[in-house]
Amino acid sequence: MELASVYDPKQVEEKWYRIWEGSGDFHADENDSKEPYSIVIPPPNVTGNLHMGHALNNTLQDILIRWKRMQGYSALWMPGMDHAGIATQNVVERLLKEEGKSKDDVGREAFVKRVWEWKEHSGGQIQRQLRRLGCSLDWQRERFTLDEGLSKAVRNVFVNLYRDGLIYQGYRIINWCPRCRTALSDIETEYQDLKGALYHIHYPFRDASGHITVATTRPETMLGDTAVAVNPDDVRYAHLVGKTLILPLVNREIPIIADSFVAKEFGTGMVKVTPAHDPNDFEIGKRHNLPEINILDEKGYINENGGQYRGLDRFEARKKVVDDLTSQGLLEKIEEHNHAVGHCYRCHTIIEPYMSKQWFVKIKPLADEAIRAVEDGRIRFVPKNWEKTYFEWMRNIRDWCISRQLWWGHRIPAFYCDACGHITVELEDPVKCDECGSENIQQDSDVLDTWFSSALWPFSTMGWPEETKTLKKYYPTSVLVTGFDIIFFWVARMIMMGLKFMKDVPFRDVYIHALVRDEHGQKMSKSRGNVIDPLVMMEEYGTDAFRFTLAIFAAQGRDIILSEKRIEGYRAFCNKIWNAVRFILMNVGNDFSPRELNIDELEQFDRWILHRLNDAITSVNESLEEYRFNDAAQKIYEFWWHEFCDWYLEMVKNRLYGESSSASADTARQVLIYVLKNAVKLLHPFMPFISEEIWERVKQSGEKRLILESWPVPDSRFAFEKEARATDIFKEIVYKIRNIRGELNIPPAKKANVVFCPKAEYMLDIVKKTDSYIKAMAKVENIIISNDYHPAKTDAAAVLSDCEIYVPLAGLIDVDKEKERLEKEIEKAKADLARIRAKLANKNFVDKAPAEVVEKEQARHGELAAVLDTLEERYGRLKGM
RNA sequence: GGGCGAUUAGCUCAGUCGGUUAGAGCGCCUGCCUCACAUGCAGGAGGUCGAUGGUUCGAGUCCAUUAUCGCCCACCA
Repeated sequence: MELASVYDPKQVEEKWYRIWEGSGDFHADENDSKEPYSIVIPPPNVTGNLHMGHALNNTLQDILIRWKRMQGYSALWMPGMDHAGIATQNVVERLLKEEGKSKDDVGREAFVKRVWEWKEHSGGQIQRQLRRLGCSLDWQRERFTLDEGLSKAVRNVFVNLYRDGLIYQGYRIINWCPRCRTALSDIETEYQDLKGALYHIHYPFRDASGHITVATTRPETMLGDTAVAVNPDDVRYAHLVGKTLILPLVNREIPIIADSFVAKEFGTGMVKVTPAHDPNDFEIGKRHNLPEINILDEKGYINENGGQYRGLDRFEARKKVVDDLTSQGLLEKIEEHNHAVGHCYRCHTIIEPYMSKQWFVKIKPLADEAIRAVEDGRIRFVPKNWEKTYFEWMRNIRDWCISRQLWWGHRIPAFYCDACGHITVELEDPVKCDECGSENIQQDSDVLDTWFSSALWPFSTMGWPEETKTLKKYYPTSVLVTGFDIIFFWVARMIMMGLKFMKDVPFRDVYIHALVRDEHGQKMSKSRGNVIDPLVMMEEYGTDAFRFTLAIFAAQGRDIILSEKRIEGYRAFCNKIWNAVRFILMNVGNDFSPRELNIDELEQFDRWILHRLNDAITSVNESLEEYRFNDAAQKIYEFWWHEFCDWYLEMVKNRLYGESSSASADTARQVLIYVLKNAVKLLHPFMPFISEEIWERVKQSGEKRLILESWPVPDSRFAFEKEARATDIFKEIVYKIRNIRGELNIPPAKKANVVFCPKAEYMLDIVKKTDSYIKAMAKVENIIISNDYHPAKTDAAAVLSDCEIYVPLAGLIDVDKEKERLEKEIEKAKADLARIRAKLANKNFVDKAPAEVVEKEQARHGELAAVLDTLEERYGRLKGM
């Protein structure tokens, strides 16, 4: 039973996690009869390391799961990882590079094998880190987006969408990363404002009658120009439409056309049109039947269509084009120009709009249903304002480019026939063409966007397309907990896919929490020097303190700047709890046996703390129901420290240190243990380790591990309003006396005498009943209760409604200090009184405010006036001294 | 160009349905190693809630305007 006086997390955390996991405490059983509660983890990348964002995200989920598990739900938290196509491929490519090889050197098959090897050995560190964080994930069910079952789900979804005409192949402009050499979807392109230039270039007329001027930010693309466009309403240029220009450097004849896309105000009002390298120009080209000339290869070098520039990198080409134009006198000017430039979200290379054949999901029909699901409340966003963001995107959504020119991922299950060109898409790999029967068929070499498989996560992890018991019991999941940064990438797509394939939403609630920017975070952390590594924090302060800090921070807006000081503060909280337990165990003794509490045996302070415990339970439940993690954590902190420790443990010392075999002491021990056990339960979802360790020491035989124990329920027998109010007055009395002691610098060793002049029966009652506690807690020697007392000038005084308190301090009192103290109190009382008077003098207030509010103010006025009178009387006596 | 958010104590942040005296942690000041805890105890200082106007008996809270900062989205070359 001996406990160290300082709590050491290292000794308990690893131990308990091992026990929980080893005992199957995290496992949810689809065969049980309990109500389901389920969450799927946002699968971290297999390349990932636990950063602050993960820590927050998973702490919150663990709090919910542990809470619901204790409430008796069949609580499933599904673990797993994402294969993270581009990110992972990049990691292994980098490794190869260190060996002086490229992926093309080793070939596709060997490369993919290599990635799997990497995954087995170096990947998935985050699983260990999630264990370190205490996450009660059902590891037996762990999934990986590329494992067999999930691949089957992906195949099934692809085939069905294809058959429904919702997946198609198209030749169009997409976002191309020349470094990753793959297409990206629109949302995988991150725009950054860059300082660029607007180049004004002369394009001469064929008939040598002069030139026009176009403005462009990417001069090298002129190699692919096939027209120049003006706005049809632009009177300046109307007469030029239809004329022919000679494209400089290339000497191609191109027409001047009119298209309403062109903005008259911008640049010169004339736009060079490059259909193969700009999405807008592509559209213009379609409208005017312009040729599409692709001038780049997949690495971003100029191709054979670029004539003399062939083989140059796109940026070298830009330089050379500009130089050549300059030397030919065709460059009018270069203006500074800031514009948003797309970058690859994985390698941050500048994206090139690029023509290519890709696979797309026709998204509108899926999006419409997904919009409805949120509109009609089948899915609820918390906080609600995120719904607006969701709608905004969904209503303007464009088809989703799902093919990637990568090797790591789900291979697209489309087979091309060499003979007839037909595409065969089947659930199983076909051996011959559907159309002509030819056996010369080749599978598409591309893989699917990583987010395609994560879109299926809520049901693919549960065994879909099989009709499993797991699906039946746990789908739809109860809540999705995530950051707002992946609402488009992931949340929206899960909703669409869930509705399409499960005919039901994937989750009821979407809780969007604050965002902690990660290691790349130039945006926030690094530049401000605020990078905090969660693993270092757990090592330094313990996981429980760290988790508690995250929970209490969870209310704030978008960015979290975690202060280490704060974590340190909650480590102190752990220690406080630990020592409270030490105190209780020391005093309860080894032969203690708990029993039912009997209402009649409960004394005032017992009733008070039990009443407060009821409040705490109710409040924590209400807060968690609404995902107000910070309020719940705050309440727990308050209750433990400022109610249980600060007051109840102190109150109870009189009884424990007195006649230890008395009935009163026995009751105190029973209440201590009762409250402790419930308070530890409340703590568990937030601080799983220390709470389990404490529980181990207070639980009875027959009681389970805390993680599996029952969640506290408020006990209606403990609704002790009257005792709670009386205790508040008691606390105020103690506080007033301590205030006198503190302000007048009366040393703790110096015990004082106190005289009470209670002006009402209830007050007399309280003072009488609690006098021994007042003595102990305010360090008072003797208490005199008398209404005939005539205070001496050298008495310090405190006044509360219906009671005056005097502390005779002959010889000790510092008159100036006491005057100062009284002045302060008088000033405050006066200010309050003035405010209330003004209110009550306002006829409108008295007439219109609810009677209840008015009465309150009137009562308060009466009390304050009496208090002020007494204070001023005291002050007047002192004045002469 | 649209949309969203923030602005409250020295610092980092809470503040629900508008209702007595606006809270916490850290930091600061004073006094305490009191037999659970100095990672502690007791007491204290510190805020005209970004600005202006409005609604209301009453505004940190609701509305409008505005300033500063931040984020997301967007095809003006």
